Amino acid sequence: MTMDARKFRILQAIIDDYILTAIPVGSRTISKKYEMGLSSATIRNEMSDLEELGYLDQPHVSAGRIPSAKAYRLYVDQLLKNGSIRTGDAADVRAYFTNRAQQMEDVISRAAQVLSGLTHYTSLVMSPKGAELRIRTLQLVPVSSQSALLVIVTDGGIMRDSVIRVGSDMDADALYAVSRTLTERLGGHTLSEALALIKETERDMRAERQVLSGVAEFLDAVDSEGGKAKLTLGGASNILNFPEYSDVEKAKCFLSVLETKEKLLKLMENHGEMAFTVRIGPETGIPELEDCSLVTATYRLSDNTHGTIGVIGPTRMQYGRVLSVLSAMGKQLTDLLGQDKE
Amino acid sequence: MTMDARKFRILQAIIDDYILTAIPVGSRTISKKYEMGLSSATIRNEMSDLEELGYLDQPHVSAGRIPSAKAYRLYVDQLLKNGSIRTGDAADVRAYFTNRAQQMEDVISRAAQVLSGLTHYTSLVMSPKGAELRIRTLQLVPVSSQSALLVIVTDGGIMRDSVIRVGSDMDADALYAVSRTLTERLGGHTLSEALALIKETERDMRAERQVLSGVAEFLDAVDSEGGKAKLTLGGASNILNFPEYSDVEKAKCFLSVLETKEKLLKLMENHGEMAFTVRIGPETGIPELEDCSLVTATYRLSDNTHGTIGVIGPTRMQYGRVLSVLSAMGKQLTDLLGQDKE
DNA sequence: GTTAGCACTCGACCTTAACGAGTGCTAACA
DNA sequence: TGTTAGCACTCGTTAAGGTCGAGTGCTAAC
Repeated sequence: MTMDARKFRILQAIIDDYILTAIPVGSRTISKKYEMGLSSATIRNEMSDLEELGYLDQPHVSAGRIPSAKAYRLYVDQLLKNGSIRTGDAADVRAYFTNRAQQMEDVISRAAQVLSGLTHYTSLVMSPKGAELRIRTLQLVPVSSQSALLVIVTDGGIMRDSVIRVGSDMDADALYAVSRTLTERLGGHTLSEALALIKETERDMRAERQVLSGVAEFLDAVDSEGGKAKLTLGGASNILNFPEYSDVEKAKCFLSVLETKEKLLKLMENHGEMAFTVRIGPETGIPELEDCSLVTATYRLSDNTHGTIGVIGPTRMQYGRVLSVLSAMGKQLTDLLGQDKE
Repeated sequence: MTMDARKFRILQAIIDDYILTAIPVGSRTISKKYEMGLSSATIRNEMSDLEELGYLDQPHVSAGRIPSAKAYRLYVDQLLKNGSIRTGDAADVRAYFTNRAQQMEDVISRAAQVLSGLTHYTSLVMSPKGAELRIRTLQLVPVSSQSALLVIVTDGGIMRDSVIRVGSDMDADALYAVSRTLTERLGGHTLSEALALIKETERDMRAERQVLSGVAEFLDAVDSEGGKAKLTLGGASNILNFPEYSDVEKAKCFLSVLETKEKLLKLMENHGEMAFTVRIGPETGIPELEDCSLVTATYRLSDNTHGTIGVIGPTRMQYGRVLSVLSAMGKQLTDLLGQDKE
């Protein structure tokens, strides 16, 4: 037995219906609602075949069928292959960004809001990995006699900052001089590269040793943290709108995964070369999310700097719509934050 | 009929028990568990009186009593009057801050985590109101030929930043010169005051008009936003651990109030002159939170700059513990972020 | 003023029964 | 050979009835 065109059409109808209603789909529903020109008995036979092929599950014998992860996979692959991603959401997305925020952080949190608002799922927006960012300017701003604020401007205007200790004999002018030198030497390099460069620089500038080691310490911290890509969530409580999470225990489980962001970060960092990555149920690799799907896309700051955006919700997800919104949002963020935004 | 010492003792026992168990408290429970030396019948009579006085509610006739908002109010007032706030939590709080983060933002999000972790409720940490912060240093960092990053270091190391447009003829040195002048003129003033001062400055420095108006624009934005005190949440999903929120609808309601932070911000800004503010049920003024209590405390950056921390949970809250943890956390934050931290 | 006793209330929980959506199978049909 | 009508069967859902027990209010005795 093999998957033919009719089986696929029926499977698609079942998935569409289940995504819409969250109710196991029976043969009669398909026969009547989706005008197949086939009786429920025929559908029943096909459904039985589809179950044997692993595309459908049956919660219990007297209920309809629900799509398996394998079915969603097929469905999504089809969606991606056809390139049938609508573009109508682009306008919606743009509309929400009217009052153009200027700070990276604002743009990111706004993006998370818009994503969750448009999709009704939980959204995830990840800033680019710190270690990959290229330094544009580096400046030390005096804070007190003993300390200075290290400001690093990078691609896309993202800013990393930290208070570091400086020798007490550094006034504003001295700090500025160091800043100029450092910008000259480190500009254009990634934070990781800068860490290596600064060691060399340390030899030339004995007087400013303490400052340099402060900067080095910070770069090291950023580097070892794997870049501390920051993850912003939106609409976490949206999950409660779905009947599959009317059980409080399940909801709690989902939300606690969101709160410890590490696992999610790892998942999102593994975004492949594709425009989209769709992880369905067990494909997430996180047991607590085996009934969830995660769809991610990227936005670009420069050639080799990118961030990731995503949407997480039940496997029964409106993949088409989500892909379309993510696509629009990715473009929008690239526009707003990308290198040539001037 | 009036409230006497014995009634109060019984009421206290009822509240303690209900806070612990969330189960309506019966007369027998009090008589046996709390060694009053009184029979259940006597307790029953007293409880009937307490109900008439408005301190107790009865979900239905054959259930025990639960404390009313009025009862919690009495209970909390007693707690505050006695000054019986334990200090044992100070050590716990400090322990969680071992790896001292240096950025304000990190400290704040860590504080939210610690608060929700120690109390098992949802925590709120509000940064100080922007408009009240005093400028320490102000510096422009070049970002591109057309724009610069405005960095403002304020009390407690908080930093406000924004990208502003500058004339194309400003190189790094020119920006630095402007920065020095601005720091000289605006340093020590609040952001609100600075807005007025910069208008005057604008006359003296015609050449740098564009930069100044950029700075002014930013200050204006901060000012008109009411300072955009930022609210950080911790442990939002903790609420699902409480039986009163095992109903998903209620939980959804609670979480959506948290997500639109405005109402909460307003509430937290209204923190009075007291060390603590406790708002019980309807006292919050937010209908969705009529079964919740909000306890807030402050921390200080300088004499007239403070932020607010708080905990929100069911009215059936462990007020004693929460007050103690908040007290410890307030001190800790004042230590970490306060003016004289060097 | 306190307490034992008792009738009463009412939600929680269990059992049972009816219902119906949906299935698998068989036999008839084109 | 594929399709379909028919039918017995399954099993979760819902409603109804019944028991249980925690808790109350009241009364009368101490």
